[in-house]
Amino acid sequence: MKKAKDKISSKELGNKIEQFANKCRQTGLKVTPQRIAVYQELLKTEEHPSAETLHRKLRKKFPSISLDTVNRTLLTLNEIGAAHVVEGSGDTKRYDAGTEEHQHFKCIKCRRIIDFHYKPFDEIKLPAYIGKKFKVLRKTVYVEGLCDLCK
Amino acid sequence: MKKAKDKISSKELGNKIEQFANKCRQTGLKVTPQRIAVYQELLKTEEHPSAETLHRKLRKKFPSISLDTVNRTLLTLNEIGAAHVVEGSGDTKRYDAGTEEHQHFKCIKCRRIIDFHYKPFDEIKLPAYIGKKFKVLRKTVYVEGLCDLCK
DNA sequence: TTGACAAATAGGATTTACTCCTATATAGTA
DNA sequence: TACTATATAGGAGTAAATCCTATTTGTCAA
Repeated sequence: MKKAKDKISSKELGNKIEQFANKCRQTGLKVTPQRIAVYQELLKTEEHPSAETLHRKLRKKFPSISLDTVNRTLLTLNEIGAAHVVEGSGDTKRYDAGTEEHQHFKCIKCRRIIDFHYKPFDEIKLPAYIGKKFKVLRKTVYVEGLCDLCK
Repeated sequence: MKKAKDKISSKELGNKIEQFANKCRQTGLKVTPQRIAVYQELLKTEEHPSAETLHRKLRKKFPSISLDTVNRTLLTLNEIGAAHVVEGSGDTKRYDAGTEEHQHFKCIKCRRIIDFHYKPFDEIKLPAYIGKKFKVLRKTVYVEGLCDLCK
């Protein structure tokens, strides 16, 4: 069986989770095993899973966890900035633990979302009137097409 | 009653529709009244409607048109490049008649999608390895936050 | 102009992706 | 150890999109 390669070392993982637990406490959110499990699973994967996908994985170690909890937790993570809903055109919500700055390429055929990082894209400057008129929370370069396997 | 301002003049509209009909014929797609109606309605609006919203509007002039047809047609338009699914994070599919080059700002509170145009963003250059590995069909700068009314 | 046929449509059924509801359980706190 | 607000499980409910199929309609060729 093919194993997805881990995104980060187990030491880093531990740190991240500790930071996350602190953030929860600061925000007045309870540190529940479910919350930790969801966050940890999201940190460990590179595949930008949907709530369903994450739920399926989580049930292996945490058989009683409900889909609703996974959904709720992901939305909470999104609110406190511990995760993001990945941008894309239409389709199911896909999530990403907001760790390092990066950009996304999405394959419109197999739906894979692939990270890439191109420094100049971290610093794109918006025209001034945008910042004046709106409160910008996120700006990113989004690329779509056919991946290496599908093209 | 407030009327949405028209995106384009009725002459331009006629041209666009003629071009669209030609594109259909070239592609082997039949030029049906439904198809024309969906395309026309999408051209006329600035609000990046969902299939539901478009369907509601279309029924006023075309009472028998079905939601399924609207959905199917929008996907067809997307395939032949006459429309796009607007990029965004999660949520219902929203459409845009692919006319002029522009970028999108999406309000995460009221869900409004607002066009803006900043020339440098039309010409962002991807790192070479992306183009080598993938077939890029679309690249765009996506901005998210709170709009003038919601912030 | 007409007839044949592939393609498209209407409208309901189904599926999918959530979100809501509520009784129970649990983390944080005193 | 007990209290309380928050979180959870699991099922019900909802919204969006797709599928199914009988019927209709563009298109093309005769």
